[in-house]
Amino acid sequence: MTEATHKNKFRKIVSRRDRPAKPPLSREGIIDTALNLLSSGGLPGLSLRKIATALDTGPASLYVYVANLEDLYRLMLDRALGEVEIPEVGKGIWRERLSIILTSYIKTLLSRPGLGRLAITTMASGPNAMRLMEAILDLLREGGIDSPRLAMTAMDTLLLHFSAIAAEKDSWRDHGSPLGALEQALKNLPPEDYPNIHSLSSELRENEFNGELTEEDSASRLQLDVDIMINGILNTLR
Amino acid sequence: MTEATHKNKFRKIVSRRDRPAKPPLSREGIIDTALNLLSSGGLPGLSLRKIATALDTGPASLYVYVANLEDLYRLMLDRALGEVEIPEVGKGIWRERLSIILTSYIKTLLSRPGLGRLAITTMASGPNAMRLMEAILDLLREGGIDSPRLAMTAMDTLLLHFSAIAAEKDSWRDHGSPLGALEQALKNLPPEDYPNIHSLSSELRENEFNGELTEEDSASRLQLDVDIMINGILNTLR
DNA sequence: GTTCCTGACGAACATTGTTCTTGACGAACA
DNA sequence: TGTTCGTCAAGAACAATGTTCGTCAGGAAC
Repeated sequence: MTEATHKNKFRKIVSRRDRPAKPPLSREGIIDTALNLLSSGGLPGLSLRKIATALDTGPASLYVYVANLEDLYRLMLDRALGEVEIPEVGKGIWRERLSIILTSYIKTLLSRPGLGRLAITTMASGPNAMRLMEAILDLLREGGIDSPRLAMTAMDTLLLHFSAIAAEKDSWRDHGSPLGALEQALKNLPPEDYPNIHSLSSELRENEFNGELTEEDSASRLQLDVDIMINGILNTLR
Repeated sequence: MTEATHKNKFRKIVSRRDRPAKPPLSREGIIDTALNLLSSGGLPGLSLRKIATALDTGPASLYVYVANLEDLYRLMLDRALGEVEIPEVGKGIWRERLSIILTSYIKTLLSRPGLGRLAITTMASGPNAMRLMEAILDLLREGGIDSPRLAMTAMDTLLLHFSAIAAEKDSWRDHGSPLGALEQALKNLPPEDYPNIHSLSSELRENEFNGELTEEDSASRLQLDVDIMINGILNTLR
């Protein structure tokens, strides 16, 4: 028995004693711990090696269950999309049902840092993403968008837009609020060449806008975005 | 004179003979070559070290003019935004002017691969970005969005949305068309659980949709997106 | 009881961004 | 003219990344 063998057996026993609940390895387990790491550290805190370390193994072991880092991204996103609330068909007004889906969609993307950026860069093609698309297409048809081609356009626009909002807020989490950078930029620039931005900036400073937005502000802004998109689609495509 | 000194002098002379037109080093030059690399290789083909190699120097030398890779990203984005066409004030209908700006904005982002993703992840705060925001705010005010707060919301929504479209097309450039992945996903999934997607997919296959979109298809789709957004904003915020 | 295949993993490789330190060159000054 | 000094270029190094290769144990199948 070589020394390496000995070391290996010893390691295995120790690790299993440390974490007896952990399954040896599985695709689901990898996705789970990856999402956990995403919750705690965001997208910059996520890497194949950290996932492997959290699973008490090496990076190469993951490639049995996952083709790629991007493949893993897709799986993570689709897994997360399973949390999106989809009202049952025919219950209530179609527009409110669509609003519920979209609100739940963006809230899901915002539930973990980095998910928004994931939704923008990788496109989900798993079963949960399909169910989401299917539901939206159905509601749009019910809302009067008869042409399937236009319905697809509308659905694409909707999902893209709210993914983008989530991705933008993700950026804010990493690089700080945009207002701060905007103020900074305004200070270093000729102030009177940009009257609209300037007045807007000072008007924002006069109000209670010192720093963060309140919860209800954020909610009403979200509802505003939902209304903008649905109204735009209805008034243009129908 | 040591050998190292000799080697250095020799190297410098050779490099200057090879590329006599290149300035020694400058922030503008760095941005230029970075944008050139972006044009040829996209965002994955861009790295500090490749930029340095293209400038015939080492990676450390760039840090004199650029604080960060992200700083460089911001500079690149703002430089690119200088190409956005902004019609002069008071000329023609405001809505058409806004449409021109938005169309030019997305065309600029699409002119080089990777710019779309840049526009989503980093927020531009340079002079060109400010000029763009200023123009949009002005047009929205002219269009009847009186409250500066709502105007900011609308501007943010507009820029975000078209950045997202560009970012999505960037993704397509890297990972192939979305329809292909969608077809693939449909094949591996229960076909009758998703009637809308299925009928849409087959309807798309029946038409001339075998692969790429034509130029005019893409243009009309873009115009559709512009109309959706402006209509949505007008019908919701005004 | 032997064979073979799958899954785990150590090691290594090619890149990446960033920092440290040294060194040269030119301007300013004595 | 000779010295000093500050700025910029650049080599080397570091930590961390994704991915691949070869090996090897362990169990299933014959």
